[in-house]
Amino acid sequence: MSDTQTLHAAFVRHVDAALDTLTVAGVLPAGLARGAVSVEPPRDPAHGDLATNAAMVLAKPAGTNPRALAEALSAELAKLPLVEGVSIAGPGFLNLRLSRAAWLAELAAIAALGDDYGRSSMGGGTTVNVEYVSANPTGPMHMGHCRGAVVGDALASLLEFAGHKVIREYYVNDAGAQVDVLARSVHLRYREALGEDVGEIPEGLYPGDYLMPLGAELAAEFGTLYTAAPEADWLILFRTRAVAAMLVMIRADLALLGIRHDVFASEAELQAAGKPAEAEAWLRAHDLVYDGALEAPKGKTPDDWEPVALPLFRSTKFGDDQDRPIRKSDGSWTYFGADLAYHFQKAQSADALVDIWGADHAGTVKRIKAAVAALTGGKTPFEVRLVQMVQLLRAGEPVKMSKRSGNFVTLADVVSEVGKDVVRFTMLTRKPEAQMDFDFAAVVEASKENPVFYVQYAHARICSTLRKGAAEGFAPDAAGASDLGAEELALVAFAGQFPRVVEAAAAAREPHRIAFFLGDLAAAFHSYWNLGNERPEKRFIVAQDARATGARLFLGKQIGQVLRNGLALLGVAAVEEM
RNA sequence: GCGCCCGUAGCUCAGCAGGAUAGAGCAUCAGAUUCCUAAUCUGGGGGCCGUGGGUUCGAAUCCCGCCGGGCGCACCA
Repeated sequence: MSDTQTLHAAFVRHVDAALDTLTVAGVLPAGLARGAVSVEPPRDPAHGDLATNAAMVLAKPAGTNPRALAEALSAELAKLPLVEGVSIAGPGFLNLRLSRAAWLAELAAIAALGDDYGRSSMGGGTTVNVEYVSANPTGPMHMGHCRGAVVGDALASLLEFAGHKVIREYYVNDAGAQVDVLARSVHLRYREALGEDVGEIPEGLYPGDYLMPLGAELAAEFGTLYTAAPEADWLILFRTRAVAAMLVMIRADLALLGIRHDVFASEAELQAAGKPAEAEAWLRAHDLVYDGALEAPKGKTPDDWEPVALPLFRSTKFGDDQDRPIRKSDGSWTYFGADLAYHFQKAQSADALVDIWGADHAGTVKRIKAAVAALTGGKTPFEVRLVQMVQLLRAGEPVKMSKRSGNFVTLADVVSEVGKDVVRFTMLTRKPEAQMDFDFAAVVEASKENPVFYVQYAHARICSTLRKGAAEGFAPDAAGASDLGAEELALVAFAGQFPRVVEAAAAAREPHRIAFFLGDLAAAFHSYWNLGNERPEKRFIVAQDARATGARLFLGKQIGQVLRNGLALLGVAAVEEM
């Protein structure tokens, strides 16, 4: 990265420096927290190009009134070279009007930074482990997994762009009862492949056809060796092979969405390495695990409930409703018992942890946060981002999905139907904590209307214009940029918000903000483009004016660059032709 | 019963760590293509921001109650 500075970064520093000056001058007391100070464009462009609320948020803690502080601050900011005017508005907003040079500098910054335009050092190079998907390795990915997968992947890219090192991780739950069920289901398919009539798949096993190829493979490899053998002889073998096969499938499904993980962490390996036992010993030594009786479940108490002594983690000390067992009465680890050790392990190689979970696991957030806080001494920030359920509809009718019944819409089906970009963009155009409906039929039918194409079209249009320009002998050229008019500079100003949006989205862990920004930027571009309909002198290519044409193409190229950078964060293709 | 999430235009949703007159797409109505891709643009109509209180210079945004919807409340994963 060069040391080219964006307008956003520059003005954040300028306001900060002006506040320093006022502090030295005694207008402001020392040590004032500035976290609430914002520097951003006002909603109404008539108010100016940039606004800061500094005077309003600092007046109270400084023991002065907003207007007086605004006066003092405005005198400082008025000295800046790119500032043409400062006005105080409303209760104490400071509105800055910037010179043309400011926007021309931003345009040059986009060109200079290229793919790095918008990249931020906000993260300070700290490592964030983002765990997402982590679907049980018992079958192909279905649409229920899709949203978390896309949101997690986009968030990981966003955090990377915002200056973090990112580890993309998938936790493979290959140690629970569900993988034994998987092994038994495969065993049945294995016998079937050897000619046995297995009839209906019994209740409680996975019925999906997707296990048949593995059954056939095992049949070819082992013949009848395990057909009548006791389960103990083949369970581990079949389980290992089945999990491996499912992971191959899952990776292929994720690849369809352009998703890849750096680490696939195995729960079974974690247990084999004794990590949960280590964690238990440590927790016991710190009186955070004790042997106690588990309370009856709240709400519905089962008839056969009887209290048993289990090793319990004191999650109530951290705000949970009850203490949680880390091992079952047979001594094996509960999901939670292994999971806390897993999170402790992740914390060894990262400065912060982010988990993307489905909302159906919301009830377990408190205990795992409690465990991480305890095991890391509160030193490793850990957040769980819940992604709400996607209600799958087909022509308005809810589709009941259950992997157990084999009735589910696979991710692969949807991707092949509407395409990766539509799926990703759709999942990223609402905030993750809001429920969403995904009507399969409607999305297929309306895929041509999908907003993703609006953004992609803007990019393609720019590429097409550059191609056309090249064909007529015009190349993007910054030389004439200083002649660009108000409309062009307004477009630059809009695109110039990208760095600020990236930082805000990363800080809030909300990749959907990038999607909305791109929609708005594309709209600004399309709108500008259409100026050329009525005003031919506003077209990108004006044959008789090489200087203006070069400048416009330069402008277009940079807008395209910003669109491309944003789409890259979302994992959506920036197509050059449509 | 308890916990978490959501409630903004007819529909689907934004609203940027409280900020200036609440926005977009779809739908609807009226317009714009001898012109670089109309997969586009311009304009109109459409809102007690679920509801009642509170906090303050200022609330769709923060806090509390209520109503409505979703998810969860295991030694499951």
